[in-house]
Amino acid sequence: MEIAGDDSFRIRSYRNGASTIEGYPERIADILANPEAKITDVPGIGKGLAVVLAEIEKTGSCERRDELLKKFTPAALDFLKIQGLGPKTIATLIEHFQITTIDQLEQLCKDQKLRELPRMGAKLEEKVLRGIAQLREHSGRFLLNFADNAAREIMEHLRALEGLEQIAVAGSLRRGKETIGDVDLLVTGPNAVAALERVATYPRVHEVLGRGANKTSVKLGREGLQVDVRALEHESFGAAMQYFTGSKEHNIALRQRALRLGLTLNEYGLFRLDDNTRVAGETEEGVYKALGLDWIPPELRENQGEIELAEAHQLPVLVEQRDIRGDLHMHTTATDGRATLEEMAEAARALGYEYVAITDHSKALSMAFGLDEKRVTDFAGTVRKINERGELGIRIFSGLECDILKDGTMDIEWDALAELDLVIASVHSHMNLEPAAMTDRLLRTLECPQITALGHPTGRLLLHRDPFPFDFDKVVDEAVKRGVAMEINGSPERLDLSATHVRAAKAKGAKFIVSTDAHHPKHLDNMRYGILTARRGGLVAADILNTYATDRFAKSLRA
DNA sequence: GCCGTTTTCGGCCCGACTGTTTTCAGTCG
Repeated sequence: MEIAGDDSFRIRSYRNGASTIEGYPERIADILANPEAKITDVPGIGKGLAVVLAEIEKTGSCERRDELLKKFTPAALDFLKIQGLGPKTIATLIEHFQITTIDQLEQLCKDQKLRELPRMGAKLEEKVLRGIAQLREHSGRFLLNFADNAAREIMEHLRALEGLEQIAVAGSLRRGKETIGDVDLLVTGPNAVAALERVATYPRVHEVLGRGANKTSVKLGREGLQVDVRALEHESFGAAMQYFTGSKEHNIALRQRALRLGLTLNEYGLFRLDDNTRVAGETEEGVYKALGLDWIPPELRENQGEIELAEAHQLPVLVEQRDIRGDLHMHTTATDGRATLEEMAEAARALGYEYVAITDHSKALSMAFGLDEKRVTDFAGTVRKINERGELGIRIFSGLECDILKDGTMDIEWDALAELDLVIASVHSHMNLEPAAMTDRLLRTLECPQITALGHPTGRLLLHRDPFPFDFDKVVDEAVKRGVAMEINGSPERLDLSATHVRAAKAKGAKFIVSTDAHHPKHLDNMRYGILTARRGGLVAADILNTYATDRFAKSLRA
């Protein structure tokens, strides 16, 4: 609709509606099917979208969408993913050159044809070429939560089958990697082979790539995420879990170790080289134990020193989700969140948290109606009253996600920040500074004594935008010196810091917060991805401020 | 296309940057 030049307010209505539905607790199909319920009672859904929703429910698409895809080629949606290329330019390009693929667009840029059109020039051609390269580099991979949800969906489908003992996730999804290429599921039990049949019948399977005696491969949904399901003997389950969880580097190191011990390791078990007798394989623990190792958490299996630690019985006791006592980064309807402070607090309480910090945006994010000094001060006062009355059943910390301006100064005066319990400082603009300038900017930010943590410190958006470059070591050193924590932002689009950065920062003595950046109560569940990232980075509970009990945490803020 | 005690029309979020121009359209967040 943007490419077609539709009314921008109508487009916004569609966006709002989509976003509402995405976070809506009930299934839209159920509401439509229920004669007692009215779909237009869902906020943001009026007469027009009600019709569209009914159409989608019935046919899987709607007329307007089909028309647009016909007129502008389905590839137009891919063009929109190219950074720096927006709907207007795309419309012009399609109109003038009748392009229908990214390859054709690339050729146009290489042939310097874009500059023939008004307001387009060499810079744009270069930008588009860069954007295409980046898109290609990331294509074929999926966000962790997307793969996670797909795996849950398929496992649910398989659970209906009788005679299955285990249905388990292996592969990079089990290791909690930030992006996933394909999903590996392992199935055991007397009826395991039937699971290979059943997965191919799942409605959202678009294509069956292969179906053999041990394995079925399918492509799931329009996005084409590949899911491999393997049927295994009970006695091989542990070995298969080990083998298919990887990483490749970890497995190579393990197999080398096995050989040194006169053993051979494969996906069926651990066997003695001389007489082929089975030493282990039913459980993963058994495999590791027979290799003289403690069981290694999947998140650490990258051959980055974890095998040596396991041998010396010195593996860290990695942080677990139940160690987390509160979520420290979330937004409400005061800015761009979808729920009120009370709703977010209640959702956090329901998760068993002891405390929660509300951190709306600051005024530089005007599109989000960010808070100015007055609203910050008022908010801090409101939270003090809420806590005095204790009515929400959970301790609220007043916070702010304060924008870091281009020169590194804070978007909000220090006096106002001092009214708050905690401040997360984040970069949301000017991400293309030279590395030295970005480093100076962040160092200047750290001079502000009110800052609790640096929010999503590298600014990356997975599959979409690379981290902005700066001297990470220098900034972490300064943060450690000033007692500023680094955020592990658990939003699956970010996972920022990355596990690698976490590891590096921990080595420098950094403290962390793990938070969700939730804009909706259900986003609080993304803590799980933040924790996976923390674990991949080797963190223990003591490294993370929001594992502290309320009083200790509150004290750490004043220190 | 949605919404509403300012209610059935008229408003709906906006500043900054880039690259192209010579005053501004397009993109981003």
